Order: sequence, then structure tokens, then C-alpha cells
Amino acid sequence: MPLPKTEMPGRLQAHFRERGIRMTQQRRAILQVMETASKHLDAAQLLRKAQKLDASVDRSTVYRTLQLLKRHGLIDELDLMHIHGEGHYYERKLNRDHIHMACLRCGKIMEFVSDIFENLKGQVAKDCRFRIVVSRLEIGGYCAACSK
Amino acid sequence: MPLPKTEMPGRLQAHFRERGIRMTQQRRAILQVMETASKHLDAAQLLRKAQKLDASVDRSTVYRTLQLLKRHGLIDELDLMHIHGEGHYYERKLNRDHIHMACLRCGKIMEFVSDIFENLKGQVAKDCRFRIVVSRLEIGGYCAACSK
DNA sequence: GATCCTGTTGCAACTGGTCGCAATCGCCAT
DNA sequence: ATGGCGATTGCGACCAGTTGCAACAGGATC
Repeated sequence: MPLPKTEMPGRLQAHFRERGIRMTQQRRAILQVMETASKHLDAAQLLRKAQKLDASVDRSTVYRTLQLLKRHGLIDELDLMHIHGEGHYYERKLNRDHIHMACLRCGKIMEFVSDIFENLKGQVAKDCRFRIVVSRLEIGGYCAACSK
Repeated sequence: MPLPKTEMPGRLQAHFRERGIRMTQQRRAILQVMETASKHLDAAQLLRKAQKLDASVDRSTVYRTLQLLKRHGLIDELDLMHIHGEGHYYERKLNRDHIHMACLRCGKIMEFVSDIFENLKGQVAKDCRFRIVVSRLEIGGYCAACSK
């Protein structure tokens, strides 16, 4: 009996195979890093980690693979309100969309899941007749500790 | 009897003066462009328009002024789901936050105001004890015309 | 296993955005 | 109106992300 697919390690690779996307050494390295990483990797970190698995991985391959993953809805892209400059961060898309909150003072990132968010998306889809593929809600402000 | 301040032309300049932020020739040019522009300017367009008013305006001054405006909550920064590359777009903050929807096929940008969005922010603020300064909800998908 | 075709890669050149520094300019006090 | 000081600017060098192109490698077919 197979494990549930949604959280199986190697899920990204499997996804590629199912959809007939060519698997290469470089992609294998990059996907492996994405799958085992804790959250919120930026592109430079991803490159460094992937190069440890396959030294030939190039910067542009990382970016191209990230775009591929984005297009297939397998990862989300965040900028965390640009607290740390212009860079972007990536995380595997999980079952449920979540909101990211970034504290403008201490830089802490928090996540939050809300039914109201789901309702809101439903309203947008219905009222605007818009078929939603990806959504991103980021909030900047002050966390409980910092707003004293 | 003065006009209501919130939508008076020159409002950004006035805001600077009130807060004691130094006003320079370059900033005057940039603010004037922001105030008279239609929405969703990117940094390069802003630079070109500002240079028509003051040829000495430099790229980095534009970026620094944008950061200043962001910090003071006078403009919002968007990336419109990166439909057109990495660039960012800026618009004056209006009275009411609005959602941006970007069609992944035709590139059209739509805006939407929702009470549910306000409720959602209220929930985040209350449940997470988070003091919200700025928020951004961007949705990518297919508009009514393109999803046929 | 060899061949072929197409998708993918590395590279180098480019655009978009940031930063440190010396020179300059607003603005306040006089 | 002048002087002085700190904030702001332009510049050049840098980091982040993209693109065009020639070489290369999956993987389907024989």
C-alpha cells in the first residue's frame, strides 16, 4: 500500500514524471533541495545547496527551474514585504494557502491559515468570474512583541 | 475653505512638509510624476518622466524616493504576479486597499474592493495580535474572457 | 546499444535594483 | 542674507534575475 502521495518525499520528482517533464541531473539536485529544505529558501541558498549535490548546476538553471515549478503550481513565490532587500523566497506549495506576515521591526515571519481567506477567494472568483490559479497575501506590520 | 486634503493635488508634497521631510528639486519632480500619473508605473517609466521635469534625477534617487514613500505608507508596491518579468509597479495609496488580479494569459490587471478583505485583516490583527501597516493581496489566474 | 530529435544547459551579456562614498544642497539659526 | 550641518544626491561598482545562443543530454525508437 503506497503512502499518501501529497507528502511523500520525492513528490516533486514524481510530479515531473507524471506530467512527462524531462528529468535531468541538475533538476534532480534542485528538486531534492526543495523537498528536504525547511521553508523560505532564496535563490542563492538554493543554488549553493544544489551545487553540493551537482557542482555543474548554474544560476540560470536554478531560476529556470523555479519558473517551471511556479508554472506547474508546485511552489509559491514570496517576497516577504521586501524586508531584506529585493530578493525572493520560495516554498513548496502545501495543501492549504496561507498568509505571510512580516514584522517590520524584528523581521520575524509568521504564517496564518484562515477560512475567511478562502471565502474571499471564492468571492473574487464568483463576482469577477476569475479562475484563480495562484494567490498571495502578504502583510507587513508589527508583531505582538514589537508593537509595545 | 480648503479642499479635502485626501485627494488634493500636491498631497504628497504636503505630506512631506508636515512630517518635516526635506524637499529637494529631485523629489519634487518624482512626487509630481507620482501624483499626476495614471496607475501602475514602474521604476523605469517613473525615472524617464521625472527626468523630463528635472534632467539631473538619477536612477538611485528614484529608488530611494520610492522606498521613502513606501516607509511612510504613501504608495503601494506591486509585482502583479511577475507577469512581465521581475519588475515592480507603484501606485498611490488610496483610501481603501484593493486586491489586484492579473490574467496569466492576456496580462490584464483588474482591481477589486471587498469587505471580506477588511474582515480578514481584522481577523489577522486580532488573532495574531499583529498591528498591520501594509498589506498586499495579488491573485493570478484567468479572466472571464480568457478562461473560455 | 546506437541514433535522432527536442528540451535543457552553461555561458556571457544584459536589465533591474542596491550600496558606499565624496560632493552638494535644504533648511534652520543667526 | 549668510553660514554651517546633516540629509540627500550622483556616481560607480556591485548583487539579483533574465535572455539568446551554441553545445549537450534525456529518452523514445529502432
